[in-house]
Amino acid sequence: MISQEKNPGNAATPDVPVTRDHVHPVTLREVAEAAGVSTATVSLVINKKKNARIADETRQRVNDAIRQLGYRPNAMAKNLVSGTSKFIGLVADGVATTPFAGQIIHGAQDEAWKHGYALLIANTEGNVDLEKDAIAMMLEYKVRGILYSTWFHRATKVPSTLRESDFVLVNCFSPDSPSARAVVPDEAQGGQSATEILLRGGHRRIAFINTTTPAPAKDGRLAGYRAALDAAGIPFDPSLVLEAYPDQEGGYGATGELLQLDVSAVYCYNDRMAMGLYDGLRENGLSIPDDIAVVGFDNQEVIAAHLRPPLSTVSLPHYELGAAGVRMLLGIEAAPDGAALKIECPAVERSSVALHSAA
Amino acid sequence: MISQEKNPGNAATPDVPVTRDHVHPVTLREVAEAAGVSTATVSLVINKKKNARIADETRQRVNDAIRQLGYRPNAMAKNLVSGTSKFIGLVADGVATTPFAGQIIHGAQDEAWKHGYALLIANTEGNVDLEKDAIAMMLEYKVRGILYSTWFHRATKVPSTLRESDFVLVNCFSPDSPSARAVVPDEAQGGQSATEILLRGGHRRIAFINTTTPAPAKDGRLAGYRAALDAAGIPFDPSLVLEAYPDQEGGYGATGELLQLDVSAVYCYNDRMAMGLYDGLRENGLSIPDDIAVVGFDNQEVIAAHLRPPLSTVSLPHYELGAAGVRMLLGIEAAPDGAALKIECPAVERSSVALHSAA
DNA sequence: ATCGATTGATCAAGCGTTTTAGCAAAATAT
DNA sequence: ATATTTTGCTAAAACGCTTGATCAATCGAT
Repeated sequence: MISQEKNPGNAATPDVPVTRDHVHPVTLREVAEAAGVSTATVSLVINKKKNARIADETRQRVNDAIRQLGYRPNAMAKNLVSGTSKFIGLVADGVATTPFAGQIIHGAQDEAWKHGYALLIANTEGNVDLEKDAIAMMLEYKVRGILYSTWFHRATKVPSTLRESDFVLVNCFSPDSPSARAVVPDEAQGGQSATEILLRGGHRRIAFINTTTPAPAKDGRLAGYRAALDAAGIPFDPSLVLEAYPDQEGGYGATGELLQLDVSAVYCYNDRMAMGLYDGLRENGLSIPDDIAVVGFDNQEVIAAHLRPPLSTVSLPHYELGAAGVRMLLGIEAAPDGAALKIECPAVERSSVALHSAA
Repeated sequence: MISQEKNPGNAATPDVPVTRDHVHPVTLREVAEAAGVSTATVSLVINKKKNARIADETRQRVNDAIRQLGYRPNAMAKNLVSGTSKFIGLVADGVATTPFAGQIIHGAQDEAWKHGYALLIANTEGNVDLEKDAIAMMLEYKVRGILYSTWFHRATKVPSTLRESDFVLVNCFSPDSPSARAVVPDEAQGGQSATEILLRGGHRRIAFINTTTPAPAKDGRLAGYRAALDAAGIPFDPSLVLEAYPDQEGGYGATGELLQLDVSAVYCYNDRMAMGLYDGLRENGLSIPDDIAVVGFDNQEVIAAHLRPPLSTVSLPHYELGAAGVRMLLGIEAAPDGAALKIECPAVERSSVALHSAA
């Protein structure tokens, strides 16, 4: 292989700054000595202080020394003197439990990064002791603030230690402390969007399979469904809303009842239910979207995008939730009304809905 | 509600340590003053130094002051003096891209935590500049070491800055620098376990739908398949291994070719392919597991556990990968042979395989 | 030549801890 | 009573960096 020829010369003395493993890290003072200046000077050129007067020649010499020695500033020392760290904490109750959490992390990461902050994360999997320790740790690192996030949209109790820091609730809210800042998905708008996909497909008689589990999503998504019907001038028919456990089995199990309803379209509480429903419908010889149109909710990629046919659904904006959380924390963005900030759930249309012209 | 009665007394003066928002954090010195001792003393009682001689009465006084003031040690200052931080960095190329990454984070988190370390994570989504910045950031925080992880098992180039720190590759390996420590899933063992599920089900003529994409997994899973057949005394028949793109569509598309093979069982390169294959098989009126048994690979929960019937598969040990990575980094665990440490892919049996007695 | 500005760089204090050496008082031994 | 040990605590240096105050040298203008 050619690549074996790649690194000619003496492997023991690379030309990269040496920084051998595990020697004491290079410090400011060493750079200063190497450049023949004071540490103050080095500090000034590193931070490119605008009103510092440094000769170009000196600046050059310092930069050379830095490169030569492979100097890396010690962020800890920096933070110590500045009094304020560049950390944002993120405590999550379920990074592992759900494919979604990653997106919250990702969004928070990107946004934090953008403002020069690093993310300190802790996954508690719902363990209260762990959570306390995690928050304590963050507090000790003097984080700028903490994002407290849950893996599904729900009410939560704000742990008391959390109040020792700035914080914002992400994907959750606290009925007990209405003053706590929070950012949540706009379930109602999402439900409305989901229903509108069907409405745009010409459907008038639309079932909604809601969840049996109480949650803000349950109420919100139903409210959205009703709002959409309302806006379309279709009277709400309670008999068209069923309930099932929000997973594949639930969706599958609801098939029978659904078929009694004589609807041309159905909006499922989530994608997993829709996935189960696909199976049920297929077993009954029904084809999607021609015999019946289906939309889901959550946009759980592995499912929605790859079902046959691909499922139209509504996206839970986890990335945005994380990003907006950071912005709120930093005071860049705020909820207009002092309540929770609601993030849009955008519709993503695929092919599980087709035009329904016949009555 | 009863809970409204919960917090009696004057809400403006809670009895919790006050630590009002955004005042200057309480420092050691303040505690010392409050307790009427020196900072040295406070430090000694906080860290419970074994050979420090402190009167019980004093100790008490200090602890009271700490509680009273709501003191939190400043981890930054601590690290500064100790010279070594309690951070472990985790750079991932795809927290968002995959539901798996969360597990690596989770495993690393738990293990790091166990040893008193906090996780500093950075998600690069494959962006090289971001990656360099992320590593630089970690270096500046003087992390104990860095876990460099990829979202699917593959060869990777070790970024040069990574060498400035201790590091271990997680879910990847570097052909260029064989000395780099690495921890990867044991694909061959996994492939063998997958095949053995089928073998145990009495199947002798087993197809393997491999991926078309080159990867360690492609070779490893095939090798495992062959090893299992070998061990069972079944000659390897190359015509029984097909190839398809490793997603639902690929699996669905492979149905036709598969049906020519006259096999009683099929082992798919991954769960997504199996999911597609389910659709294909069903369209052909075949039932799983009676007409044909199926196993997948990856144990992608949302899919495997909820397909109908639930899919037998083999688990990609992401949690363990993260945890083992941390252990390797800390020198607690090492690969026996100096090569990459291989983590077992455990079989998880569900109901997509049934006993096959007929020939 | 003389004086005030300007330029280039340094001094030193301070950020919040830990830790070693040391000191005074109390306890024990002689 | 004196010498020795033990006990309880503190002073102060150090960790790596930033920053306002200073200072010496050079420059421009009179």
